[in-house]
Amino acid sequence: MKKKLPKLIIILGPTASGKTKLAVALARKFNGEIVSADSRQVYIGMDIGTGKDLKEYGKGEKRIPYHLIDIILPKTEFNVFKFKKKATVAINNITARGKTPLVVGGTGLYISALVDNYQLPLGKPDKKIRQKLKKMKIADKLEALKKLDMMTYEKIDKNNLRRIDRALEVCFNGQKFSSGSKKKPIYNTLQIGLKFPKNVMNKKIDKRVDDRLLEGMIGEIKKLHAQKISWRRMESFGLEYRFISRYLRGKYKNQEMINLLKTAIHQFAKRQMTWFKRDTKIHWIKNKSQAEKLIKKFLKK
RNA sequence: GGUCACGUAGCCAAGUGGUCCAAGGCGGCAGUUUGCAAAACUGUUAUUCGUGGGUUCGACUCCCACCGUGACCU
Repeated sequence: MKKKLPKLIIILGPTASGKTKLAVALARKFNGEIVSADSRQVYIGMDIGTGKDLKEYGKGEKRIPYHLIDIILPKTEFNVFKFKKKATVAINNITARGKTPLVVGGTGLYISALVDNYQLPLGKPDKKIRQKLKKMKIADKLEALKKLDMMTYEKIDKNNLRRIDRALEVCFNGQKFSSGSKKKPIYNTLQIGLKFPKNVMNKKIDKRVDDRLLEGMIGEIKKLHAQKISWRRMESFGLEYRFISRYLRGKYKNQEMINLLKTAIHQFAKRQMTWFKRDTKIHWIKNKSQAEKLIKKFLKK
Protein backbone atom coordinates (compact mmCIF):
# COMPACT_ATOMS: atom_id res chain seq x y z
CA MET A 1 0.00 0.00 0.00
CA LYS A 2 1.63 3.17 -1.18
CA LYS A 3 0.36 6.38 0.21
CA LYS A 4 -0.07 9.08 -2.37
CA LEU A 5 2.57 11.71 -1.98
CA PRO A 6 1.78 15.40 -2.33
CA LYS A 7 2.62 16.74 -5.74
CA LEU A 8 5.37 19.22 -6.28
CA ILE A 9 6.35 20.95 -9.48
CA ILE A 10 9.86 22.25 -9.87
CA ILE A 11 11.05 24.78 -12.41
CA LEU A 12 14.81 24.91 -12.60
CA GLY A 13 17.55 26.08 -14.91
CA PRO A 14 20.62 28.24 -15.04
CA THR A 15 20.57 31.91 -14.23
CA ALA A 16 18.85 34.20 -16.74
CA SER A 17 16.98 31.36 -18.37
CA GLY A 18 13.57 32.89 -17.67
CA LYS A 19 12.44 30.68 -14.81
CA THR A 20 10.45 33.33 -12.96
CA LYS A 21 8.47 34.40 -15.99
CA LEU A 22 7.61 30.85 -16.90
CA ALA A 23 6.75 29.90 -13.35
CA VAL A 24 4.40 32.83 -12.88
CA ALA A 25 2.58 31.96 -16.10
CA LEU A 26 2.28 28.35 -14.99
CA ALA A 27 1.12 29.36 -11.52
CA ARG A 28 -1.64 31.42 -13.12
CA LYS A 29 -2.73 28.54 -15.26
CA PHE A 30 -2.59 25.84 -12.61
CA ASN A 31 -3.69 27.72 -9.51
CA GLY A 32 -0.22 27.73 -8.09
CA GLU A 33 2.00 29.52 -5.64
CA ILE A 34 5.72 29.93 -5.96
CA VAL A 35 8.42 28.82 -3.58
CA SER A 36 11.79 30.26 -4.48
CA ALA A 37 14.79 27.95 -4.33
CA ASP A 38 17.41 30.64 -4.47
CA SER A 39 20.11 31.15 -1.89
CA ARG A 40 20.19 34.91 -2.38
CA GLN A 41 16.66 36.04 -3.00
CA VAL A 42 15.85 35.33 0.62
CA TYR A 43 17.59 38.56 1.54
CA ILE A 44 15.70 41.78 2.07
CA GLY A 45 17.20 44.74 0.24
CA MET A 46 18.96 42.78 -2.46
CA ASP A 47 16.65 43.04 -5.41
CA ILE A 48 18.41 43.96 -8.61
CA GLY A 49 21.54 41.96 -8.02
CA THR A 50 19.67 38.80 -7.14
CA GLY A 51 17.19 39.21 -9.99
CA LYS A 52 14.05 39.02 -7.91
CA ASP A 53 11.94 40.52 -10.67
CA LEU A 54 9.16 41.11 -8.20
CA LYS A 55 7.04 42.89 -10.82
CA GLU A 56 6.77 39.63 -12.69
CA TYR A 57 4.48 38.21 -10.02
CA GLY A 58 1.75 40.69 -10.90
CA LYS A 59 -0.35 43.07 -8.86
CA GLY A 60 -3.61 43.09 -6.94
CA GLU A 61 -5.88 40.14 -7.52
CA LYS A 62 -3.67 38.79 -10.23
CA ARG A 63 -0.66 38.65 -7.98
CA ILE A 64 0.86 35.22 -7.60
CA PRO A 65 1.92 34.53 -4.02
CA TYR A 66 5.57 33.75 -3.51
CA HIS A 67 7.52 32.31 -0.62
CA LEU A 68 11.12 32.36 0.58
CA ILE A 69 11.80 35.73 -1.00
CA ASP A 70 12.60 38.72 1.23
CA ILE A 71 12.45 36.72 4.41
CA ILE A 72 15.66 37.65 6.24
CA LEU A 73 18.05 40.55 6.72
CA PRO A 74 21.47 40.48 5.08
CA LYS A 75 23.21 39.94 8.38
CA THR A 76 21.46 36.62 8.87
CA GLU A 77 23.09 33.47 7.60
CA PHE A 78 21.12 31.21 5.37
CA ASN A 79 21.82 27.66 4.27
CA VAL A 80 20.36 24.42 2.92
CA PHE A 81 19.15 23.29 6.28
CA LYS A 82 17.08 26.41 6.80
CA PHE A 83 15.92 26.24 3.23
CA LYS A 84 14.68 22.71 3.49
CA LYS A 85 12.81 23.45 6.66
CA LYS A 86 11.16 26.63 5.44
CA ALA A 87 10.43 25.31 1.98
CA THR A 88 8.78 22.22 3.39
CA VAL A 89 6.51 24.34 5.57
CA ALA A 90 5.63 26.60 2.65
CA ILE A 91 4.92 23.69 0.34
CA ASN A 92 2.75 21.95 2.87
CA ASN A 93 0.74 25.11 3.47
CA ILE A 94 0.19 25.63 -0.21
CA THR A 95 -0.95 22.06 -0.64
CA ALA A 96 -3.24 22.38 2.37
CA ARG A 97 -4.82 25.41 0.74
CA GLY A 98 -5.61 23.26 -2.22
CA LYS A 99 -3.16 25.03 -4.45
CA THR A 100 -0.25 23.80 -6.50
CA PRO A 101 3.25 24.42 -5.16
CA LEU A 102 5.84 25.44 -7.73
CA VAL A 103 9.41 25.46 -6.55
CA VAL A 104 11.43 27.77 -8.76
CA GLY A 105 15.13 28.36 -8.67
CA GLY A 106 18.66 27.72 -9.73
CA THR A 107 20.30 26.61 -6.51
CA GLY A 108 20.83 22.96 -7.33
CA LEU A 109 21.71 21.89 -3.82
CA TYR A 110 18.51 23.34 -2.43
CA ILE A 111 16.38 21.67 -5.05
CA SER A 112 18.07 18.33 -4.49
CA ALA A 113 17.58 18.66 -0.75
CA LEU A 114 13.88 18.79 -1.44
CA VAL A 115 13.53 16.34 -4.29
CA ASP A 116 15.84 13.71 -2.82
CA ASN A 117 14.78 14.47 0.72
CA TYR A 118 18.31 14.96 2.02
CA GLN A 119 18.80 13.90 5.60
CA LEU A 120 21.33 16.45 6.70
CA PRO A 121 23.65 15.23 9.42
CA LEU A 122 22.89 16.77 12.77
CA GLY A 123 25.25 19.31 14.21
CA LYS A 124 24.79 22.85 13.19
CA PRO A 125 27.66 25.21 12.51
CA ASP A 126 29.40 25.57 15.84
CA LYS A 127 31.53 28.59 16.62
CA LYS A 128 33.73 26.83 19.12
CA ILE A 129 34.46 23.94 16.82
CA ARG A 130 35.19 26.30 13.95
CA GLN A 131 37.63 28.23 16.11
CA LYS A 132 39.37 25.00 16.92
CA LEU A 133 39.43 23.96 13.27
CA LYS A 134 41.00 27.25 12.31
CA LYS A 135 44.05 26.36 14.33
CA MET A 136 44.46 22.83 13.02
CA LYS A 137 46.77 21.91 10.18
CA ILE A 138 45.28 20.22 7.15
CA ALA A 139 47.23 17.04 7.72
CA ASP A 140 45.91 16.83 11.27
CA LYS A 141 42.39 17.46 10.07
CA LEU A 142 42.62 14.65 7.59
CA GLU A 143 44.13 12.40 10.24
CA ALA A 144 41.25 13.16 12.57
CA LEU A 145 38.70 12.56 9.88
CA LYS A 146 40.32 9.25 9.03
CA LYS A 147 39.86 8.14 12.61
CA LEU A 148 36.37 9.46 13.12
CA ASP A 149 34.77 8.76 9.78
CA MET A 150 36.69 6.59 7.36
CA MET A 151 33.97 6.62 4.74
CA THR A 152 33.99 10.38 4.44
CA TYR A 153 37.77 10.47 4.56
CA GLU A 154 37.96 8.27 1.51
CA LYS A 155 35.42 10.22 -0.46
CA ILE A 156 36.20 13.79 0.42
CA ASP A 157 38.22 16.24 -1.66
CA LYS A 158 41.47 16.37 0.25
CA ASN A 159 42.01 19.99 -0.73
CA ASN A 160 38.57 21.28 -0.06
CA LEU A 161 38.98 22.80 3.36
CA ARG A 162 35.45 24.00 3.57
CA ARG A 163 34.11 20.49 3.16
CA ILE A 164 36.68 18.94 5.43
CA ASP A 165 35.84 21.43 8.14
CA ARG A 166 32.14 20.76 7.92
CA ALA A 167 32.66 17.02 8.00
CA LEU A 168 34.85 17.34 11.08
CA GLU A 169 32.39 19.67 12.70
CA VAL A 170 29.75 16.99 12.45
CA CYS A 171 32.18 14.35 13.70
CA PHE A 172 33.28 16.42 16.69
CA ASN A 173 29.62 16.68 17.47
CA GLY A 174 29.48 12.95 17.87
CA GLN A 175 27.99 11.94 14.57
CA LYS A 176 29.41 10.58 11.38
CA PHE A 177 29.27 12.92 8.47
CA SER A 178 28.68 9.99 6.17
CA SER A 179 25.45 9.22 8.01
CA GLY A 180 23.65 11.77 5.87
CA SER A 181 21.57 10.11 3.23
CA LYS A 182 18.75 10.35 0.79
CA LYS A 183 15.58 9.16 2.41
CA LYS A 184 12.45 8.14 0.62
CA PRO A 185 11.03 11.15 -1.16
CA ILE A 186 8.24 12.98 0.58
CA TYR A 187 6.95 14.58 -2.59
CA ASN A 188 5.89 13.32 -5.92
CA THR A 189 7.91 15.70 -8.03
CA LEU A 190 7.85 16.82 -11.61
CA GLN A 191 11.05 18.60 -12.52
CA ILE A 192 11.00 20.90 -15.50
CA GLY A 193 14.26 22.34 -16.74
CA LEU A 194 14.98 25.34 -18.89
CA LYS A 195 18.15 25.37 -20.91
CA PHE A 196 19.64 26.97 -24.00
CA PRO A 197 22.72 26.45 -26.12
CA LYS A 198 25.73 27.96 -24.47
CA ASN A 199 26.20 30.90 -26.80
CA VAL A 200 22.54 31.87 -26.43
CA MET A 201 22.76 31.50 -22.69
CA ASN A 202 25.82 33.72 -22.49
CA LYS A 203 24.16 36.40 -24.55
CA LYS A 204 21.13 36.39 -22.28
CA ILE A 205 23.43 36.70 -19.29
CA ASP A 206 25.34 39.61 -20.80
CA LYS A 207 22.13 41.39 -21.67
CA ARG A 208 20.84 40.93 -18.18
CA VAL A 209 24.00 42.31 -16.64
CA ASP A 210 23.73 45.39 -18.86
CA ASP A 211 20.05 45.80 -17.98
CA ARG A 212 20.68 45.50 -14.27
CA LEU A 213 23.44 48.05 -14.45
CA LEU A 214 20.95 50.44 -16.01
CA GLU A 215 18.38 49.59 -13.36
CA GLY A 216 20.76 50.84 -10.71
CA MET A 217 22.49 47.76 -9.45
CA ILE A 218 25.56 49.72 -8.42
CA GLY A 219 23.38 52.10 -6.45
CA GLU A 220 21.76 49.18 -4.69
CA ILE A 221 25.12 47.96 -3.53
CA LYS A 222 26.24 51.41 -2.42
CA LYS A 223 23.07 51.65 -0.41
CA LEU A 224 23.64 48.28 1.23
CA HIS A 225 27.14 49.27 2.15
CA ALA A 226 25.81 52.49 3.63
CA GLN A 227 23.61 50.28 5.82
CA LYS A 228 26.73 48.89 7.40
CA ILE A 229 27.10 45.74 5.36
CA SER A 230 30.83 45.18 5.17
CA TRP A 231 32.50 44.69 1.83
CA ARG A 232 33.60 41.30 3.02
CA ARG A 233 30.04 40.24 3.72
CA MET A 234 28.91 41.86 0.48
CA GLU A 235 31.21 39.59 -1.48
CA SER A 236 29.37 36.58 -0.17
CA PHE A 237 26.05 37.54 -1.69
CA GLY A 238 26.93 36.49 -5.17
CA LEU A 239 28.76 37.56 -8.24
CA GLU A 240 27.13 40.96 -8.76
CA TYR A 241 27.77 41.94 -5.18
CA ARG A 242 31.30 40.62 -5.27
CA PHE A 243 32.47 42.28 -8.44
CA ILE A 244 30.66 45.54 -7.95
CA SER A 245 31.91 45.91 -4.40
CA ARG A 246 35.43 45.42 -5.68
CA TYR A 247 34.78 48.01 -8.36
CA LEU A 248 33.48 50.44 -5.75
CA ARG A 249 36.66 49.92 -3.79
CA GLY A 250 38.69 50.84 -6.87
CA LYS A 251 39.99 47.39 -7.62
CA TYR A 252 38.62 47.36 -11.13
CA LYS A 253 37.79 49.93 -13.75
CA ASN A 254 34.18 50.04 -14.87
CA GLN A 255 34.46 48.12 -18.12
CA GLU A 256 36.87 45.66 -16.58
CA MET A 257 34.38 44.91 -13.82
CA ILE A 258 31.58 44.41 -16.31
CA ASN A 259 33.62 41.94 -18.34
CA LEU A 260 34.79 40.01 -15.32
CA LEU A 261 31.27 39.87 -13.95
CA LYS A 262 29.85 38.56 -17.20
CA THR A 263 32.50 35.87 -17.46
CA ALA A 264 31.96 34.86 -13.85
CA ILE A 265 28.24 34.46 -14.46
CA HIS A 266 28.89 32.39 -17.58
CA GLN A 267 31.01 30.10 -15.44
CA PHE A 268 28.36 29.98 -12.80
CA ALA A 269 25.69 29.00 -15.31
CA LYS A 270 27.94 26.21 -16.45
CA ARG A 271 28.35 24.96 -12.89
CA GLN A 272 24.61 25.02 -12.46
CA MET A 273 24.20 22.88 -15.54
CA THR A 274 26.83 20.46 -14.27
CA TRP A 275 24.70 19.98 -11.20
CA PHE A 276 21.43 19.60 -13.06
CA LYS A 277 22.88 17.26 -15.66
CA ARG A 278 23.23 14.52 -13.09
CA ASP A 279 19.52 14.32 -12.48
CA THR A 280 18.04 12.29 -15.28
CA LYS A 281 14.52 12.85 -14.01
CA ILE A 282 14.51 16.45 -15.20
CA HIS A 283 12.33 17.13 -18.23
CA TRP A 284 14.12 19.68 -20.38
CA ILE A 285 11.67 21.78 -22.28
CA LYS A 286 11.86 24.20 -25.17
CA ASN A 287 8.78 26.31 -24.50
CA LYS A 288 5.87 27.06 -22.25
CA SER A 289 3.40 24.78 -23.94
CA GLN A 290 5.63 21.79 -23.36
CA ALA A 291 5.68 22.66 -19.70
CA GLU A 292 1.91 22.99 -19.64
CA LYS A 293 1.45 19.60 -21.23
CA LEU A 294 3.76 17.95 -18.74
CA ILE A 295 2.02 19.56 -15.81
CA LYS A 296 -1.46 18.74 -17.05
CA LYS A 297 -0.52 15.12 -17.30
CA PHE A 298 1.26 15.16 -13.97
CA LEU A 299 -1.64 16.70 -12.09
CA LYS A 300 -4.13 14.23 -13.55
CA LYS A 301 -2.29 11.17 -12.30
C1' G B 1 63.69 54.69 -46.14
C1' G B 2 66.85 54.14 -41.42
C1' U B 3 67.77 52.62 -36.20
C1' C B 4 66.27 49.80 -32.11
C1' A B 5 63.08 46.36 -29.61
C1' C B 6 59.94 42.35 -29.80
C1' G B 7 57.37 37.80 -32.01
C1' U B 8 56.37 31.16 -26.81
C1' A B 9 48.98 27.75 -26.54
C1' G B 10 42.44 31.43 -27.65
C1' C B 11 44.74 35.59 -24.30
C1' C B 12 48.69 37.28 -20.67
C1' A B 13 53.37 35.36 -19.67
C1' A B 14 58.34 32.69 -17.47
C1' G B 15 62.40 30.69 -19.68
C1' U B 16 68.41 33.31 -22.95
C1' G B 17 72.79 26.70 -25.50
C1' G B 18 71.76 20.54 -22.39
C1' U B 19 66.28 17.40 -16.29
C1' C B 20 62.44 23.02 -21.49
C1' C B 21 59.98 16.13 -24.92
C1' A B 22 58.41 24.64 -22.37
C1' A B 23 56.62 27.28 -15.53
C1' G B 24 52.56 30.03 -14.02
C1' G B 25 47.97 32.84 -14.64
C1' C B 26 43.37 33.83 -17.44
C1' G B 27 39.87 31.73 -20.56
C1' G B 28 37.89 26.94 -22.45
C1' C B 29 36.42 21.86 -21.55
C1' A B 30 35.09 17.99 -18.02
C1' G B 31 33.78 16.90 -13.03
C1' U B 32 32.93 16.81 -7.38
C1' U B 33 28.86 18.60 -4.55
C1' U B 34 24.17 16.58 2.20
C1' G B 35 24.10 23.46 7.41
C1' C B 36 28.56 29.46 3.61
C1' A B 37 26.46 26.27 -2.81
C1' A B 38 26.22 32.70 -7.45
C1' A B 39 30.32 28.92 -2.27
C1' A B 40 34.48 25.64 -1.99
C1' C B 41 37.32 22.17 -4.62
C1' U B 42 39.46 18.59 -8.60
C1' G B 43 41.17 17.08 -13.45
C1' U B 44 42.38 18.63 -18.32
C1' U B 45 44.04 22.09 -22.16
C1' A B 46 51.66 23.79 -26.83
C1' U B 47 54.96 16.47 -30.03
C1' U B 48 56.38 22.78 -29.66
C1' C B 49 58.59 28.35 -29.08
C1' G B 50 56.66 33.88 -36.35
C1' U B 51 58.80 31.44 -41.25
C1' G B 52 63.05 29.50 -43.85
C1' G B 53 68.09 28.45 -43.61
C1' G B 54 72.81 28.09 -40.84
C1' U B 55 76.34 27.26 -36.46
C1' U B 56 76.64 23.21 -32.78
C1' C B 57 77.25 16.63 -30.34
C1' G B 58 72.79 19.57 -28.83
C1' A B 59 68.90 25.79 -29.98
C1' C B 60 62.96 28.47 -27.67
C1' U B 61 67.81 30.15 -26.36
C1' C B 62 73.64 31.96 -31.03
C1' C B 63 74.07 33.77 -36.57
C1' C B 64 71.66 35.20 -41.44
C1' A B 65 67.38 36.20 -44.43
C1' C B 66 62.33 36.98 -44.78
C1' C B 67 57.46 38.11 -42.69
C1' G B 68 54.77 40.64 -38.76
C1' U B 69 54.22 44.14 -34.52
C1' G B 70 55.77 48.42 -31.71
C1' A B 71 58.83 52.71 -30.61
C1' C B 72 62.00 56.35 -32.27
C1' C B 73 64.58 58.92 -36.37
C1' U B 74 64.52 61.06 -41.41
